[in-house]
Amino acid sequence: MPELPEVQTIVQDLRAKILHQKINKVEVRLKKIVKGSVAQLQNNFFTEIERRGKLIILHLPNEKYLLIHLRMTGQIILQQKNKQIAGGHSDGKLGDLPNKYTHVIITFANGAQLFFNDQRQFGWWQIVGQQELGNVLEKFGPEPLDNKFTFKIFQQILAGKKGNIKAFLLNQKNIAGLGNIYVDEILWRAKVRPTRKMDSLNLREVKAIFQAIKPVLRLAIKHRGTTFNDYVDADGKRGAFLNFLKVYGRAGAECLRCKKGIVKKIKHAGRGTHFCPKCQNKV
DNA sequence: CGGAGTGTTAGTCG
DNA sequence: CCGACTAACACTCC
Repeated sequence: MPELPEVQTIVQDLRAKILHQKINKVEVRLKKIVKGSVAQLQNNFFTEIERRGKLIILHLPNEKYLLIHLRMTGQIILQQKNKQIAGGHSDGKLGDLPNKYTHVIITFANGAQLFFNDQRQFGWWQIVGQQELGNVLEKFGPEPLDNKFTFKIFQQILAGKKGNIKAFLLNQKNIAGLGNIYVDEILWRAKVRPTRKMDSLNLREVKAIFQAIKPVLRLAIKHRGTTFNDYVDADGKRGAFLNFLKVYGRAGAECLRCKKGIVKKIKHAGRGTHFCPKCQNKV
């Protein structure tokens, strides 16, 4: 369930641990995960690691890039000297690696191993060149945490759109990196109901949505993501990560803001959608 | 057993 | 072209 904050956390951890480390071996245990081949990782190394939306981009020398998308259930777990770092979706039990969901393993010369696990096998790896990277990246909307993502830009992207606000925020072409959980959180914070049509939003509401995006994401990154927990050293803090979610997963519970509404869960924009019927305005 | 689930894309229909 | 919706991907959990 990695969204922007989770992927950001993984990228930061990987950057600190595997940059410039020589790769001894790549083992692809499930072929369909890899588009094309990743053979050229062998004896190679990563020069930089970054994130675009929910996509992880690992730079190789010679303008080649390893792209990794975790989709729904992908995990990246780095093991070295009996410690687990980096992360991905996890239910809290990692156990021994590799396991039956381990589809790719990178072994570094220093003995560290990077495991790519994916229960549902929707995630993927691909090595691309400069031009193909450009093609992939240009499909993404602006990075919400970028300083260039201003209210003015937000208004421009939003202009003329007629769908509902939740679908808009989920669409990676509009803004990169938001997923189901954070969209619900953002709209709760903005007091806007996820079912609202874009053209029904007044200026105050548009502003409130914009102003909710960065704080929600920043807070989540500070907590190292909310949807998985034990991706730091093995004794990670289990459960604490969920405590800061305001609406997601709280169906049937009292709204934490108005204390009057009962959080409702509906299916909307094809996704489970949570909101407070009392304080998230329907029009 | 049925249904839902975090992401994304492709396809259909209006 | 846009938007709304569904299916598909594979598996676990409730």
